[in-house]
Amino acid sequence: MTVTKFSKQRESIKEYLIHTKEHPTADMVYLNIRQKFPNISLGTVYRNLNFLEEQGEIVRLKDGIGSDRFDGNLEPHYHFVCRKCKKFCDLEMNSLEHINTLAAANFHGRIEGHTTLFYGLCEECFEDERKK
Amino acid sequence: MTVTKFSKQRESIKEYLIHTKEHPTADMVYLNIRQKFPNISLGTVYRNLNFLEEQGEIVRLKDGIGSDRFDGNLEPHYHFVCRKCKKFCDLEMNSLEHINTLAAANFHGRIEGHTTLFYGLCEECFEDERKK
DNA sequence: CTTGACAATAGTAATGATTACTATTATAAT
DNA sequence: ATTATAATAGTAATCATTACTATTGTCAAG
Repeated sequence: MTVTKFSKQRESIKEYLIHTKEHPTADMVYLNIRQKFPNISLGTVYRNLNFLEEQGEIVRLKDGIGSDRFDGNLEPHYHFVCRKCKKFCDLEMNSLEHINTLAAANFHGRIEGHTTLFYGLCEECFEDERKK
Repeated sequence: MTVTKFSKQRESIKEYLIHTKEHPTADMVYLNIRQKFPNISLGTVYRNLNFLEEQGEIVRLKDGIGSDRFDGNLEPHYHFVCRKCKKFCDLEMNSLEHINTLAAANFHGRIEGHTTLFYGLCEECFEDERKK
């Protein structure tokens, strides 16, 4: 069993993810942390994002388009991506735990969870659409 | 408006996707079609998969791990991926249309749909787990 | 049945996201 | 202070996918 040693880069990444609400990609994390650690390597960012995810300290999200996104908010919640401007944001809604039961009904293994991403038009793009 | 011309490569890809149940990746499609067209290019496979998806003749699926997968089954249905052996398969369950309404409740844009992927242990991996 | 326009292809180069590698630096226990 | 080794910076490599280009295939018109 290997010991985890402290690193200020990792602390900084964790800190950033806990406070931001922008669901950054690895590259966005890199650009942000570079303000404080101009020499940080993109590899270091990726390694730490993977590490923190394994430790359950952050969550990895898929936006279904490009890069993975990361979230320091561990409260289970759902996300939305705009099909037009690609904006990615939280949704205020209750848990959908019950759909696991629906999925398990005719399934012979074990359903442990699900990932769901909602899509459509964000408020701004929806307005733009109406104006036309 | 450009005219779509017939191509036997494209017909073969469509044919394959309609009949298989293995939710193949682009590379799996490539390997399969090569049996019939040994000179087909991987670029041709990708171009046609994108084209057929645009035409709504096939569906693109994300398994959340590696490559995209493709399905010739246009009936809306849900999928499952095993976290251990990575097997990807269909689930027999009803539509979850109602969760769009739940998501839209406190949202100010327009929810048009959702993508959901269930995960857990497939039948085989679940059995293996119990034996230990 | 030719011919000609141009869609589609094969083959290869390029891109973007991510991971792997390696020599150096930082951490923390003794 | 010394030392073992985890973590880093910087760079190379990988993987999935897209872009590019010269050649071939399709098909409508003469």
